[in-house]
Amino acid sequence: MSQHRLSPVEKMRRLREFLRREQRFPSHAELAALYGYTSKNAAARWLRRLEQLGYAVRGAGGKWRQTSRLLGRTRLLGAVTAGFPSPAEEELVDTLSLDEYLIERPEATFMLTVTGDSMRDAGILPGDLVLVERGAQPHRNDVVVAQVDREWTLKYFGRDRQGVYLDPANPAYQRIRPRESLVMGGVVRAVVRKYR
Amino acid sequence: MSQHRLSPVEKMRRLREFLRREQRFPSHAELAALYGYTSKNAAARWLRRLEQLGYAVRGAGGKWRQTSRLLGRTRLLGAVTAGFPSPAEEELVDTLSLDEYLIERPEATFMLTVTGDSMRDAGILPGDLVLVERGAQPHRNDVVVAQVDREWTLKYFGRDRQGVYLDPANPAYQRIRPRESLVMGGVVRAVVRKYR
DNA sequence: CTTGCCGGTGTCCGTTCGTTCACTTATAGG
DNA sequence: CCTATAAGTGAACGAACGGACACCGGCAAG
Repeated sequence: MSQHRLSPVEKMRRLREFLRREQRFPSHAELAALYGYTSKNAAARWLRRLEQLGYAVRGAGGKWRQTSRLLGRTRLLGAVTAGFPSPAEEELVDTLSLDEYLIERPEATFMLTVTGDSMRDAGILPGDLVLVERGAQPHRNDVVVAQVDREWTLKYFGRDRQGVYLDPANPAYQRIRPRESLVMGGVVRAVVRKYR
Repeated sequence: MSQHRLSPVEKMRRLREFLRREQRFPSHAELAALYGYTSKNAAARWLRRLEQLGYAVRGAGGKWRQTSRLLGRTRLLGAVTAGFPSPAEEELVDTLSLDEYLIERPEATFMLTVTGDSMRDAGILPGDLVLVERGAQPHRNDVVVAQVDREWTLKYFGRDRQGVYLDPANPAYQRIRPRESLVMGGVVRAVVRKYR
């Protein structure tokens, strides 16, 4: 029987395509079909290679699972000044999942839509989304979501001898020193803005 | 035999936990174990319910796949002013995958790190990440990545009788009118900033 | 009280799964 | 050219899988 060889790059491309389409790992048989193999064994060997290379791991029950290097939706590049990669390079670049990158504690993280421009100079504009982690201890200059006088706002967090204060990032607003108790909603871990 | 009932909320919680941990859909047997059932059939019935409710769909080969309502890593909330939900509400709120939300064409999307402050007033700061879609047609006031005089920059895109121009979002910089050809890297679809 | 339905149990069956083994073919190095 | 190694073939195996079936308990409506 004649054999069939695919370049590693092409194999990765087809696997990524499958993962994006089906959002699950292919079975041995499916992977074989994907690569044009007639034997499941060849697919199984390729999986073991992927494991060695850190592109796949085994979860509970010994089932395969992709790593974010493989599944991530975007290719990670350097600075703008570096320019763009050639098509040949592209396939080899690692990918990244924004979810995994931005969210460390999914069970405690919420998304809020920003209203108001009090954090304008910090690059947080009305309509932006902020990822807020609840229950985290805020540090100086963290952006926090806090309730002051029954209203929720975004501010820089600070603390000095007189106690806690909240700073806006916009000269049109002033520092706030909460008189009574300060209700802390959480710490802003990331800002996301989508155009269009 | 005594029967076993779990609230729908608890079922969803356990399923989400499994998905986060294993990044795949449980088999009927695994789902039964997760819910304390002794029969696979009860699990299969629950899956059909999930399908009706739009939390799961079937992919190629009839295999189950989660929707982003189920898998997404963050809970989606309203404006900051709306406050925070009570723990009871939280379990019922839809979740969102940032990857799916931000990236429409994964195969054409790249991530770049921003250097320079020429887009400061647009809330794009040094160190931010921008998601760039290659090959898209830019419209007026889109933020684009372009090569001017051998250097890559982020600018607002514009066009008038004299041709194409690029505007910064910072009074310290000036409008650029490319003399020769303009190399367009892509259109910025989203901005992401991670703290810490 | 009776009836119907929903949601669980228990069992079964044909298919697919992952894994292993012996064998064969392609490729690169000496 | 010969040889070692990597990679694909083909067949076999038990285990797990999805799906189907009959059955039954709890509960609410009539």
